[in-house]
Amino acid sequence: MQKMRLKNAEIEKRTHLEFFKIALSVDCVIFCYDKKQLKVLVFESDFEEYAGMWSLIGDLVQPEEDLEEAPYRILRERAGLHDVYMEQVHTFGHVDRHPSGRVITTAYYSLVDIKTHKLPPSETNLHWHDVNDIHKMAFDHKMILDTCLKRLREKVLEHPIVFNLLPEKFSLRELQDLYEAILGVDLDRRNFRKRITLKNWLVDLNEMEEDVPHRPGKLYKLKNQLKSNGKNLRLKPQKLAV
Amino acid sequence: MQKMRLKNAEIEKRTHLEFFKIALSVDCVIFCYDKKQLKVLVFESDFEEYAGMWSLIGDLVQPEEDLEEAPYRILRERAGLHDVYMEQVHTFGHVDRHPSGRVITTAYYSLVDIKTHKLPPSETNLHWHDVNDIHKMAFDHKMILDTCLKRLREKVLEHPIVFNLLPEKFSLRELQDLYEAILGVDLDRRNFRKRITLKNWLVDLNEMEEDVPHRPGKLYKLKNQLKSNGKNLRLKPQKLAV
DNA sequence: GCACAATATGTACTTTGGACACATTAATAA
DNA sequence: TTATTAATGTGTCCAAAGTACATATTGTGC
Repeated sequence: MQKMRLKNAEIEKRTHLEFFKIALSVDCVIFCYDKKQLKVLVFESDFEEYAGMWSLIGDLVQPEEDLEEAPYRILRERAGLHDVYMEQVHTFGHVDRHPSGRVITTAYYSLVDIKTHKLPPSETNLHWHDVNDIHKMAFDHKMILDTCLKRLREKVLEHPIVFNLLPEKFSLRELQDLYEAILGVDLDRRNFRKRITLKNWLVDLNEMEEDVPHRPGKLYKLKNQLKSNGKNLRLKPQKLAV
Repeated sequence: MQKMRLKNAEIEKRTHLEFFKIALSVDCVIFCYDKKQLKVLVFESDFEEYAGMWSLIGDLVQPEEDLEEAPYRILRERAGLHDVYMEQVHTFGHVDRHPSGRVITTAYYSLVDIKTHKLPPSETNLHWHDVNDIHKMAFDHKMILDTCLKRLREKVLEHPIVFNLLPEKFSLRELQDLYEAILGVDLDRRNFRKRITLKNWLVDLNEMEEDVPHRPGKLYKLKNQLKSNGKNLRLKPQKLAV
């Protein structure tokens, strides 16, 4: 037992022998909200074993690149996305998860507004896909997607992050539709409005919706001090549940 | 932009060139509860740059070892710990976080009962240290500890995991002391008992404390079906907070 | 047996969440 | 112009959970 243990001091001696042989990648679960559906950005894998299957966007972490920088670079390079909400979720490291060798991957999810963050026209293979209608994926990407979706559902209950999926101005109806799409449940309109009011997240813009085929609703925006980009924002001292 | 991107299909060609040069380690934040303090298992680093500073227990992930297996192996080998609660928290990957090269690390925390999980006498350099009295640590281990502690504090509010830090049988007073130690707050005894009763986590053993220098309290244990070892256990359909 | 210290329990108030009904507004069609 | 329609906007009642707070009880130890 003792001989198996690698002391820190021994790492240098064994550099580039058995241990420095792992590749680290980042996979990005990029959510958007469109047509009352929560969608995720995927493309058809060009990897031999998984040709034609949906794949998340990812890349290897560069040798001189901080881990947490990589997902931002990938979003820039692959999807032309800047200034997005981003959160690390989990690292997946089964020995055989990648056919090419030992590639472990750290999963991040991000939230983008499809209206202000248009995909570059050159990237024609990118595709927004309904999260409820995606079953088989390349590699272990389905598990990665499910893990990120689960984390997202937990997070939106207590933190004002869904606004990253909406335009600056939105109606309460749009906000409720979004919550329903993320959580996969129907919410009572009156209670939803009461709770949102109680959370004190929104500013009434005193403007109305336009070009809607029904009575226009009032427009709101997120309070400025609640705007976040992935840093954990604590709204109020957390209740003691125990 | 396009030329910088590494397609999945290209990974093989570049194997062992620029990318498969990273080492992956696991660092374990092992919590226990003793003398009304939340403690973490550390040892004095034998690493040159950090000699004498407190270090978390960790090791490199073996070439043929699943990532999630590594923390269990490390607990077995380094601390003689078996069957412990374990949860992955975060992966730290700053380029210069390790002096020996590109070593990224995935942090796990675990919860052990110090009474049933005794440290092996051979490991004399291991040390249980009060989490509130540990400031400088080797590498980025202080940040890792803080991140795990934050996660623990969030988790115990909704999930019955603190029982992994207690013996099989415990009094409500011990349980409250434990919550106070983890959360760093004082709790009202009457309200605490009410909420714990409401959660319906406990079984009244109809036994009393013994050998206490005051009136003995009743003993309880966790309901069998709530015993967990790191798998996420959902107690009931989560309330919709929005 | 008496003081002490910790256990055990209950009540009133407040806050939050959930079920539910009705009036109002603007677009649209008759 | 008017009636219809479909969505917005608001309020009430009740249940559940959280918080503040007081008193009786039991065993220890002097």
